[in-house]
Amino acid sequence: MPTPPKTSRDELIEIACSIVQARGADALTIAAVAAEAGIKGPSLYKHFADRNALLSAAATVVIHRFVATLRSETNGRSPKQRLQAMAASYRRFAARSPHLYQLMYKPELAADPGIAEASRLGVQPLFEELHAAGVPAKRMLIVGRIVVAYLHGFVGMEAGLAFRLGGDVDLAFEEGLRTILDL
Amino acid sequence: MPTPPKTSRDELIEIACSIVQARGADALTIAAVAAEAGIKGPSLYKHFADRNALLSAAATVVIHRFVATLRSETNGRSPKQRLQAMAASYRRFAARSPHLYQLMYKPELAADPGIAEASRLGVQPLFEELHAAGVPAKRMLIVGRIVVAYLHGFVGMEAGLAFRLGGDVDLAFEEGLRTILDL
DNA sequence: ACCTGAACACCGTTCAAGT
DNA sequence: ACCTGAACACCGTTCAAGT
Repeated sequence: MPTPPKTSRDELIEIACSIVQARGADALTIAAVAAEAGIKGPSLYKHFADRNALLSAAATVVIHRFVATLRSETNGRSPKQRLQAMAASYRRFAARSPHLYQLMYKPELAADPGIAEASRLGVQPLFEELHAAGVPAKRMLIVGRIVVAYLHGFVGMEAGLAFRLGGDVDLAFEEGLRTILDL
Repeated sequence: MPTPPKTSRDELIEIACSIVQARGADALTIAAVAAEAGIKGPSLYKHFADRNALLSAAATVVIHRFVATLRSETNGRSPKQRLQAMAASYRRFAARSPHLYQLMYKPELAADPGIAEASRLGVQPLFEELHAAGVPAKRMLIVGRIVVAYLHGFVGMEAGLAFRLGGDVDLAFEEGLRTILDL
C-alpha cells in the first residue's frame, strides 16, 4: 500500500543547502535534515544512499548557483574590467557564504561525478573571459590555473583568519590580481 | 595515592600527529589516541581539555616543523632562486603530507593562540627572503599576502583533485610563481 | 512506495570510584 | 596525581514492520 511522500529529493537538498549555509557542513546531521523535512532520520535513506551522497548533491547545486552568480556579476567595459568584476564576485561569494564555499571544495566530495562535472562546467566562464582578454588557447590552461589558485588561496586565507596583521587586504587582492592578469 | 603516569602530553601530541598524517584529522578519535598511548579514553582529559585542544596542540607542532622544513630547503644562489626553492618546498610538503597541511589551516583551529603565534612566526622566513629579493618594507605585507595566497591556493586545488584537465601542472606552478615574484 | 521504531556500533564527554 | 568503568547524549546506518 503506497503512502504519499512527505518530502522529495529536491526539498532535502534545499534543506541541506540552507543548513550548511547557516551552520556549516558539520551541522548537517541526518536527524536535523529529516526533522526540517517532517520525516524521521531513517526515511532519508530512501532518497540518498548516505550522508555523503546528500552532501555531494547539495555541493553540486551550490556550484551551479555559484557559477550563475559569477556569470551575472561579470560586468565591465573592457575584458580586464570584466575579469576584475568576476574576481570580486568570487571573493564576495566566499566572504558572504564561507560555509557554502568550503562545501564546494570539500576534498572527500571531489571524487563525486556530479561535482566533477559541475566543476568542469564552472570553469568555462573564466576561460571565456580570459579568451576575450587575449589569452591564447594554448596558454589558457596555465593561466586559468594560476588565476583559480590565486582566488582560491586568497579567500581561503581570509576564511582561515589569516591576514590579520593589519594593512589593506583589499588592496593586496587587487594588486595580486592585476599582476596575474598582466601575464 | 599517586599513580605513575602511563603517558605524557608530548607523547599524546606525537600520536595525534602520526594519526593525522596517516589517516587525516577525522580519524583522530579520543579512543584511537588513548589506545596507542596505552590508556583509556577518559584519561586523555587529564592532559587536554577536549579533542579540539589536542588537535590544536598537534597543529601547532606541525606548523613549527613545516616552517623548519621550509627553512632547511630554502637554498639557492640568487634571492629569486631561494624563493623558488622555498615555494617548491611548500608545495612538496603539502603533496607529501596533505593531511598535515590541511590540519594547519583548519578554520575551527585558527582562533587558538598557539596556532596564531606559530603562524605569525612562520611567515618570517618568507618575509626575510622577500626582503633579500628587494621587496621594500612598505610593500612586504602586500607581496607576502599575494605569495601566500597563491601557494595556499595552488596546493589546495591540487589536494582537492582540481587541476585534472591534463596539461603540465608543474609548469603552471612555476610560471605563476615567476609572475608574482616579478612584482 | 515511503515512512517508522528499535537496534547497533561508534562518537565525545562527565564523573564517581579506584590506586 | 593519574587512571578506569559506567553512564549519557548524540552520531550514521540497518532492518524488520507498518501503511
